[in-house]
Amino acid sequence: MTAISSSPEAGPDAAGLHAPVLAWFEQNARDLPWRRPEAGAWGVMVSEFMLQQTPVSRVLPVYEQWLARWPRPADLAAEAPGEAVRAWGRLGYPRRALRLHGAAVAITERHGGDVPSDHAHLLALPGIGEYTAAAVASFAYGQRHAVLDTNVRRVFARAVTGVQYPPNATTAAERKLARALLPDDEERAARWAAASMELGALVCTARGEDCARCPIAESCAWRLAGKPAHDGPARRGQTYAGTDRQVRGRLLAVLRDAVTPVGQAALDAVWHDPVQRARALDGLVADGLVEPLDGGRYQLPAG
DNA sequence: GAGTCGTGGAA
DNA sequence: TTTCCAAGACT
Repeated sequence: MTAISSSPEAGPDAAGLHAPVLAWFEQNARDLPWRRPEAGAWGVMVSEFMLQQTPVSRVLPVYEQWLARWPRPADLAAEAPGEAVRAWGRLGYPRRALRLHGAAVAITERHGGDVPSDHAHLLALPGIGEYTAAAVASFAYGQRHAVLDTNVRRVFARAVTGVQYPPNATTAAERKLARALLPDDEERAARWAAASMELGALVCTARGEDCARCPIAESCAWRLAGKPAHDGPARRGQTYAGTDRQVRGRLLAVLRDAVTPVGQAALDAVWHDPVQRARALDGLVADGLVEPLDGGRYQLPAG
């Protein structure tokens, strides 16, 4: 039990976190293009797809090109999925591009071309999970949702729970805490979601916290406990060199840069091991990221 | 629930 | 140089 729920008389802000974090956000929020009014729900949604496991700095240029080329969901839906994969460039996890295209198609078919505001409808779209559905509903439509991303989870773990890092997988206790901390007022809740996330991204980071700049350092449970080191199992680092992921990345890079279908020889050149190479290519085809043609040639999916 | 799925910059 | 990790989703 936390101090929040142990006080029956207390409201959701028993710890006094809202005011300082919201005031800090007012002064320190980054001016990101998807936060501007002209971005709209589609801009917010595109940014959320791109920001899944990819840093802001790398998303920015691709986001601008994407919105300029496909300003509405129907514009993207009218394109071949392979064009989405190509425009995705080197953001990584290219299945996100395929899913964003699929979401645009679904929005065009099921929602009249407008990004749905209903959480359940958002969740039903490809590539949108619990986090992204809440993020779009909150950031684009000002709704009251617990937006639990890695930044918020880390902030809550430290400020409230008093540990250095949150669990590897999101727990029911974290969801409960996030809901309990959500301001009652809808508009305030939406700003709180963005503010708590920004605090984790700029001040209370995984690399190292900057408590001198933190608006809630005085009440932070982890800091007050003397910043005990994380004790649980170490988060397993992902080795990348030599994996199928690396081979898939190289294969897809060749196809992205090619205007015409690519022959087997060009693909064979990217990796020495023919077994792993074939496995990676089969995986890309199975995922719908690559389309096999007659004569052993390949291209990005035409639709 | 653990594994899989890219990429590149900062420490 | 190596390691870490950045607004997750899906199976």
